[in-house]
Amino acid sequence: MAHTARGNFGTADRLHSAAIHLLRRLRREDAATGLAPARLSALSVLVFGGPMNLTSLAAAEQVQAPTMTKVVQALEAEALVRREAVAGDKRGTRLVATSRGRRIMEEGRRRRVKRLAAELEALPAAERAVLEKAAAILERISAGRPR
Amino acid sequence: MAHTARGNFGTADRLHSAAIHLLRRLRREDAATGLAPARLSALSVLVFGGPMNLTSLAAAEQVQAPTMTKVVQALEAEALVRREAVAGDKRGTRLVATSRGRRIMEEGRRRRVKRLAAELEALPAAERAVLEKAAAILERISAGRPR
DNA sequence: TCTATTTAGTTAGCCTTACTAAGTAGTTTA
DNA sequence: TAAACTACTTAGTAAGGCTAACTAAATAGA
Repeated sequence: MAHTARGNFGTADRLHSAAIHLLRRLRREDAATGLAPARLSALSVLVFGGPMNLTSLAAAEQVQAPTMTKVVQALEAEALVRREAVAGDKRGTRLVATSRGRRIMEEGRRRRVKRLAAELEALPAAERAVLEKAAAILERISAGRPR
Repeated sequence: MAHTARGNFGTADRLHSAAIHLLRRLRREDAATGLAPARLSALSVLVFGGPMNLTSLAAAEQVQAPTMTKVVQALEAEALVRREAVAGDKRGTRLVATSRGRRIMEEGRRRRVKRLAAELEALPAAERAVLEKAAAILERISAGRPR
């Protein structure tokens, strides 16, 4: 029991470090998008999560609404996002990635993924299989604890 | 061959998403440290990577030296980091986490890890074992491609 | 119905964190 | 010993975070 708990802490700790180091490395590919980090991240939520209002986008990004107002204004100015009226509620806006926004986002993601894929290429098949399974498990956990 | 490459892209993509979602969730624990993100991150490098000079710390954090100057000044003002002279080179400083800095950092990491460990608790042992192996593989890749 | 509350978003003002350019001071090299 | 390089700081700007306070619209309640 104590043993199990200790084991989980060790695994959690290593997983935590591994995720930090992995993303820190891949993040360097983002400079090529020409977009600042917060804008890139917000855009990715719109591209991969679909259109949503400003409040939801702020929640997804774990920032306050005024912060997201500015980020969205910048994305609009670059024609990466547009606003649409919400039928039946004149307060809200529906934020939609433009085709230009989707293209830039997808190219950015491709760069990150390409780099990681190249790293995986060097691994034995059995290890790649372990990583594949791990990704599936982690996504299942995340899906169960949204936000 | 085409198949292998495609498989790696898929795995890379899922791993990438999994890491993003995992860290996004855990990051929320950091508010409890009372430290701004850049400061917390720089401090963690000093605590877990040991004393180093400002240039190395900036490189580890992927920022320019002037950025790190300000972060370190803030950490010094809060008595989380202190500077020591470098023997034989009067230009450099050796940055060392204070005991207060170490304590705050370790508590913060404990909070993150505790949360993740609790999530792992719900998994079957076989899945925890997969995650453990995955963490080890990823850390090995990172170690081979430092920074 | 009409008033009160809640919800969606913006504006204003502040701090933090990033950058580049340019400077100081110390060290190394030709 | 002059030139080049290294370590770091200062100055100025932009981006991205916050809270407080606001407008406007929708909803709930008396």
